[in-house]
Amino acid sequence: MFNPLARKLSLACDFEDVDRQILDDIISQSRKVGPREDIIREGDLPDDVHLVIEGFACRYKIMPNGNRQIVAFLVPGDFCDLHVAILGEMDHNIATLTPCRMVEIPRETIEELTTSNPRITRAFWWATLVDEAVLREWLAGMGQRSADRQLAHLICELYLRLKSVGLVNDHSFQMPLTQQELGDAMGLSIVHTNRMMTELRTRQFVSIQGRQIRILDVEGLTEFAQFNPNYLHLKRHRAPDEVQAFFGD
Amino acid sequence: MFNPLARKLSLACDFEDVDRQILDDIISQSRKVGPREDIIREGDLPDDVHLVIEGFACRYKIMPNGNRQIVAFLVPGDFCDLHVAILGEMDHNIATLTPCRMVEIPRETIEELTTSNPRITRAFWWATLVDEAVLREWLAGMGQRSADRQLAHLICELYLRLKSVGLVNDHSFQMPLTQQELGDAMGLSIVHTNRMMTELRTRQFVSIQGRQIRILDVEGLTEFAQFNPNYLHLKRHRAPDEVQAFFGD
DNA sequence: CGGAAGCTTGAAACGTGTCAAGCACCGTGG
DNA sequence: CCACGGTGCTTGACACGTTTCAAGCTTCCG
Repeated sequence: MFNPLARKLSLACDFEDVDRQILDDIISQSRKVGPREDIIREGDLPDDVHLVIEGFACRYKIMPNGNRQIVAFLVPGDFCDLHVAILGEMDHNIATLTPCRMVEIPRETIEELTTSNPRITRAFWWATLVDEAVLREWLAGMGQRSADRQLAHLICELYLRLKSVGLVNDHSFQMPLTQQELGDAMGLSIVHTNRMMTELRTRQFVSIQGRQIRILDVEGLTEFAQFNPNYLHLKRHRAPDEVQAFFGD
Repeated sequence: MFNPLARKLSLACDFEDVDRQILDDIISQSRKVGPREDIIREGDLPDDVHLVIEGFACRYKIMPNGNRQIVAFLVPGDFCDLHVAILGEMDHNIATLTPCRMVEIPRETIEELTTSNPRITRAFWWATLVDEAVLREWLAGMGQRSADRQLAHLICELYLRLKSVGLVNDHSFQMPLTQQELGDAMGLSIVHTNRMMTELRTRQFVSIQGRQIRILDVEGLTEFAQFNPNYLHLKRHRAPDEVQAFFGD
């Protein structure tokens, strides 16, 4: 069984067989959700915790002028709202972008787990803290990187995150995001996003066929994007010269 | 004793006397740190957890071109690195901006606490999740708000966060940040930051004497900034029409 | 009193947004 | 089978917000 959750969390923790069984049980019952459907809205107090198994979703905020800012992409293995119970209300929305398969985990299941299994508890918190680290990196990028580098950086990030759950083959992966959605994530207009995408293709960093993107020049793209994967915390205690090792297939 | 930590966390949890005693013990031993000193650097694995008791600090990243992006302001009651143990290395830096008083809590103390006291554990995680919510709001603002609104929004946020630890008097508080530092937080040049600040004063939203800022028109500033305090999670289950109640002194 | 740090202002350059139009692709229905 | 409409992509021209460069000013403190 394809279990992106277990695969992702294995990066943070050394699980035992019991743990893997628990993680397999969690994802055993999933439901299909169509594209562009809201899963959770601002102000909600969801009863279940949602987990993406297949497809792309996002966190977003709607501004008073109607603009949308995407503040996170959610890919297979990512939780949507693991710890909202602690905060109370949702302060943002979550929606699918593509058709998705999602798991709904009753809050009680999570609570039982976190009182009984310290390894899984730690892994869940690790995932939450990585989400926060990604936000910091996006913030830094939005403040300091030019539009072309920002787009390159986003592609590098998706590449590694999808690779860590086994969804990359030969430097190529599904990136089913419209340019509108990419722009909403970077705070750029769709027109400018298009020009930046064209630039990355012209420079031969990437090629695109349909919704599939292939990274033609990993080293070039990484350098251009000023991409340092340390913030993804995919391995513990990384040395700078190990960076390249990540990108091998 | 002035305990900004206990004051802030009280917003999230109903503490008992034992808990308050623990929180008082934690901050009993603090040390002075000068302005503009690095506390923790990217790549570090800190042994202690740091907590701000007095003064302003920040999280920041340095970009390859030498630019700095501030990704969070840390004010009294804020933890610097509560959960880095779970992630491994620091992926950003932390530095004081003004002279500060800080507490260094041995990691073991935190670990003991989180295995023995569920209320304080919950409160600590609440603080971490609020940090994440603030990041999302900053990201949305940087992507979608004009420079003047962004600055107004930041002032509203600092106003409420400082108010929640008792550091606001009569709509007036210490904001000892240079325009360079404000600009680094918003991704704006110092020149433009200056112009936006001038604009807010011209519009009679705020007045500034030295490092003290006074909000002259709370309602006007809030509306101009498109500020909705829900993301700070200062109270549980807020209704939209309670927003204004926050701003009364 | 002098120097450093921070604040303020002007003018020009540049990156990104906006508006507008046309193209390519794809699934649907006649 | 083709016409059609919708959605997403592409390109051009111009407007606008923000940056950069440069200079002068104010405040504070040794």
